[in-house]
Amino acid sequence: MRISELAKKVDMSPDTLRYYEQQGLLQPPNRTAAGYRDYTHAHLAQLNFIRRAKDVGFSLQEISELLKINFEKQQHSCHEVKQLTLRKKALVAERIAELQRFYASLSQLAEQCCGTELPAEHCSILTALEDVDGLTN
Amino acid sequence: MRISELAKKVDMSPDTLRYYEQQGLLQPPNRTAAGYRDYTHAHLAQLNFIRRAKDVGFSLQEISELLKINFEKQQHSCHEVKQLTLRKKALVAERIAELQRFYASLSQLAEQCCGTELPAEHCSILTALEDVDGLTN
DNA sequence: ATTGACCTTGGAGTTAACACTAAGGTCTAC
DNA sequence: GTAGACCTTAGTGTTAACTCCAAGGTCAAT
Repeated sequence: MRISELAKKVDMSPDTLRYYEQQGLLQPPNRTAAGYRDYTHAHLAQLNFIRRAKDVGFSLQEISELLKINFEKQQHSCHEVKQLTLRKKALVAERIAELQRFYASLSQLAEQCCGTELPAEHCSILTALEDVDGLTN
Repeated sequence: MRISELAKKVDMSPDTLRYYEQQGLLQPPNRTAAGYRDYTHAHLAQLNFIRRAKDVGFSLQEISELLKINFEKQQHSCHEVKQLTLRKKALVAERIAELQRFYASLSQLAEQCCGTELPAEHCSILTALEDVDGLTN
């Protein structure tokens, strides 16, 4: 299978596949006589693994670890995999909490603002950002 | 006020202040005879504005727009400021939703995994990432 | 034999928000 | 007058995950 064929199957660009290979996420395929990459079904499976892991929120770094574990399953434990997943979950939770604080502050700002076409001279949003006590934390 | 003094007051690094100036977020201050930046109280106020806007989740880009509006308040309307805020709020909401999808998937994966020290040969997380029907979407 | 679609590599560019470095000038205190 | 803490600029490095480009080789069809 040539690179663009595989790329189409997984809805990625050929550039991305070469990038993954360079990053050690995708096994280097055999080459044809002309030097073209020749992919197999195993590469398709690996890319699907990567795509699903991405869909779940793992970074390429983390996916790399998962792939390594998956490659040598007997050397690693379920515990290890679960820990990786739980750590990621905790990170995601933190980020969500931070964004929710942003969201609450933005809501508060927007609510207080009249939003009319009047000049922004006394706009409550701007004064909130200017004043020391403008925002409730 | 010298740069490190101001930096300390707003808990940023001198590098950051120079960066903000270069990015047009901070008014270039007067210079002393020796070429040192000489900040005023107005700069302190501006940096506090920036810091509060950051705390609310605005990017430097967005803060730059807010500062411009704030600088020429009569040329802009409350509506404009509120729209900026609402657009940001919508972006934050989108990102939160995405992360919540990640969170749900990760929770599901972690729950299904035994997490023991047994070899990961049949780890439910790995199989979920491998198999087509491993994840509930 | 030539067109056009593919493939190769290496390297640069993108975005955000700084951090760090080098090489040098200045200021203050002892 | 000198040590040490400060300041200056310009430029490079960082992280993530690609994306784009140039210059060239290959392949199938006409």
